[in-house]
Amino acid sequence: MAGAIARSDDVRRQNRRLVLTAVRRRGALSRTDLTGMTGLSASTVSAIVAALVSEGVLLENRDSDGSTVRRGRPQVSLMPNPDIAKVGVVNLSLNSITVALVDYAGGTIAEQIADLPTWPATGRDLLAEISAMLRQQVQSGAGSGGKLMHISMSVQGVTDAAGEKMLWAPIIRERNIGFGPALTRAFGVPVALANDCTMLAEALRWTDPDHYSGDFAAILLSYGIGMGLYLKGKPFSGSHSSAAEFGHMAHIPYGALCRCGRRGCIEAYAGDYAIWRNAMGMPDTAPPAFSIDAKVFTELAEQARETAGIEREAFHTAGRAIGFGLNNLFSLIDPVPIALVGPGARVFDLIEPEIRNAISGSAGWDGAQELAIRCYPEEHPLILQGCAMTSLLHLDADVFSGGEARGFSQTSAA
Amino acid sequence: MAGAIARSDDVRRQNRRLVLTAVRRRGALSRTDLTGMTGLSASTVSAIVAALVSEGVLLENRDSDGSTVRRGRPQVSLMPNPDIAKVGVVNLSLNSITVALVDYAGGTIAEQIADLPTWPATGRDLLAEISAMLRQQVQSGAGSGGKLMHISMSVQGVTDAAGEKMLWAPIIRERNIGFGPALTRAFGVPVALANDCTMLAEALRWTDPDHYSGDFAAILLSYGIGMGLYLKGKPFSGSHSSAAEFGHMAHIPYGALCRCGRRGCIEAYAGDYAIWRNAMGMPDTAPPAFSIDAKVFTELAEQARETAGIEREAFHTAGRAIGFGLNNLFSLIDPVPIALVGPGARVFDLIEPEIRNAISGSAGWDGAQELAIRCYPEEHPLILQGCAMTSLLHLDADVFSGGEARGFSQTSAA
DNA sequence: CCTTTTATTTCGAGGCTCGAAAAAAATAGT
DNA sequence: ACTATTTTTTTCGAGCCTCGAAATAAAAGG
Repeated sequence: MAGAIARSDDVRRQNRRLVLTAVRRRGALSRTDLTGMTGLSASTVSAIVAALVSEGVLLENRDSDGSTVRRGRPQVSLMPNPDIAKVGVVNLSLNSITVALVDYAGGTIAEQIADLPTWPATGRDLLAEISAMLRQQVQSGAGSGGKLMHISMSVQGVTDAAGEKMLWAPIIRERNIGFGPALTRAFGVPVALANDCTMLAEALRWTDPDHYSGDFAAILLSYGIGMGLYLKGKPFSGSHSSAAEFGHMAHIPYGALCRCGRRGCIEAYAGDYAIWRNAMGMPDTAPPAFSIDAKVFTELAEQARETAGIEREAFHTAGRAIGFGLNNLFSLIDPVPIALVGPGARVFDLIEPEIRNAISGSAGWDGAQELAIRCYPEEHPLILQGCAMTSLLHLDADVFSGGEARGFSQTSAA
Repeated sequence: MAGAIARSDDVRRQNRRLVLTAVRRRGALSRTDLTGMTGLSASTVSAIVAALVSEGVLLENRDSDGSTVRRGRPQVSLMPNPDIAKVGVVNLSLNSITVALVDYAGGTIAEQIADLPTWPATGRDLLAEISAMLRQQVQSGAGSGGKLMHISMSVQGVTDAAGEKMLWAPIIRERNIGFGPALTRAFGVPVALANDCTMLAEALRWTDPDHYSGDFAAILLSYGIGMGLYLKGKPFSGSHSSAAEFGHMAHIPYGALCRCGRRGCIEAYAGDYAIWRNAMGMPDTAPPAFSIDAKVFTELAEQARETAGIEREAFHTAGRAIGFGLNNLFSLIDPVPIALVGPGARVFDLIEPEIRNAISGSAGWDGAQELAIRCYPEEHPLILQGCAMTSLLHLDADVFSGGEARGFSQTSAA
């Protein structure tokens, strides 16, 4: 409740942030564009841009493309200086580590994937691998200039609210792995650790801000079932863990056995292993298979599309579980745009009817609200993009806006 | 994404807000106290307080109580000036309207309850009654000085996100009643309409900020089952409706008949009518009774406490439904402090075991987190207090802090 | 080469916070 | 009674920041 006091330089910080955000979003902008876009006066924009350019954060592009055959003094377009900083991007998913290096302008300098079995690995193993990959990319010197200033890492698992530790993940035996502090020690830069679905949401908001703004959810239907939630334009996380464990809401009390050990979770009906288990006619208390081959899954879907049968029924069961989950979600938030991402999005035709069926009648109290569901089959590029944007926006908002992020908004609570 | 630009006077606004909030929370404070409490410099506090006093928002109390037998210039204590403004408080629940008038210092000037059957009433009827009551209180002239400047109204029903309309309520047949705009027209002041559970949460946060800060939920177990949710220190509402319809999450797919017309809702197992229905041995598809007499409910509870039997079982069923609902809530947010309010809190002993049983094992991923549940049998005073605080804090933060609330925090989204 | 047009910078004016110094208002001591 | 001491509050100048108006810069048109 103490709240943050405001000082003169907070004003400057906020307005610098505005300018930086605008330039990142819309690319080449002149000072005049910025004046109109931010609402700041021309003199203020001039002062702020002058500072940013002299600090090397923004770059002036004097000889703009000839398209401007207008009278008068030509505009000087501004853009983020790619060489002022670099950010590291790390994604950890089932049996796969991806590491990339991105410059301040958003360009990918290097990207590398390593396959290794995650389940038997220790946190130390993974950290060694990640550090080696990233260090090599940093030292290769490509995209020279610009120190590494931030790392965003996403994991297929539950992280703590502080963005430091991975509390639990279905892909590895070890728990409570402190990726954040370890990478900070290794590279001497701040690290943001988050659930991969949060990064999905971040990427969607970046690529389609018209559709995904304010409140929306990205649901990853893949090895597990996760959700990234944006509320009031901000990524949502619980008070202790990254939470938003959509896949582990209770669908059927004391129902099917889930990989998490509990019973009746949505994932125990809609996860790939659950669909496979049902399609094979196994009892839903059969221990979950560790991993379902992509080809097997695709064949299952084709079978389900061709003939009515146990396979099709398995997909319907999955759809129903997801639908009821959305129903519960909407009981708390409201219908919001939903993005389905990953392999599950490729079988949307098989699950959509039951999803809509389960939702019908629950869509809020003010009547007709059509539920917007969009599908994105490829989760990987989105996750990486989300990580990159997380880091870059952090640099924009909390570093290059000036000093430590004292933030303009009131602190939430004591 | 446009974001709000910051100007010099935003700094002033924010710091005035800080001062006002501190004085409201801690009562008699001197300028020196404020200096320490807000972190502002003595000179700034002096300037801000001088302005607030000259505007009549704060009152100086020169002759403080003799307890201060200290050396040096005595402190002058400051407090909200009760006569600078008044706020109206309205609560609409089943067959009952409460209207109160509160001064700027938080003192109740008048309070009145009207009993009338709400189900057959129209929105127009209710508005007429409310307006008459409030108008009479305003005109009675008690607590003279200070115009009516804001009205907070809470309803036992679903409201829209804008705080204007009541979309649906179990207590009245009519839908989409625009209480907000109607009262604004009648009294010429802004009106905030909200779900009563949100007001519960607001009141709890006010009375026990140490326990209820950041994230927490207040669940009203009464005629229906509602929830008021605070996330990151701010009241949460959906994007369209007030949402947080805890009672209408799906507990058992296609299960018991709920008053809302759907099936399997938590309320259909844990609402008073549901408990009664189960205790009577009626099928759970029997149409919900409109209203359960408080005495009947109490006797049911006593019976359940005395002997094992169908009554006790009914309460256990209710506990299980609530537990699973909390479970789902925690899947999304995390375990947070929970307040149980209303008649249901009086039978907490009967439902607690099943609640805890349903929750066990779901409490997050980082192990032992004891779930804090506190009970508050009386919902009514809390609701009214929540309304009053909502209005008063609005005046503090958005009116007396200076000009229109341009707000310091970044706007959330486009 | 001068005029028009458009973009950017420069230059007070006015707000705000802050630290230091001054003023105010009480008690303690002689 | 009068001065010294202590604590609170106000006053004042310095240093930021934004803004509007005027000045300057840099192009195309005639």
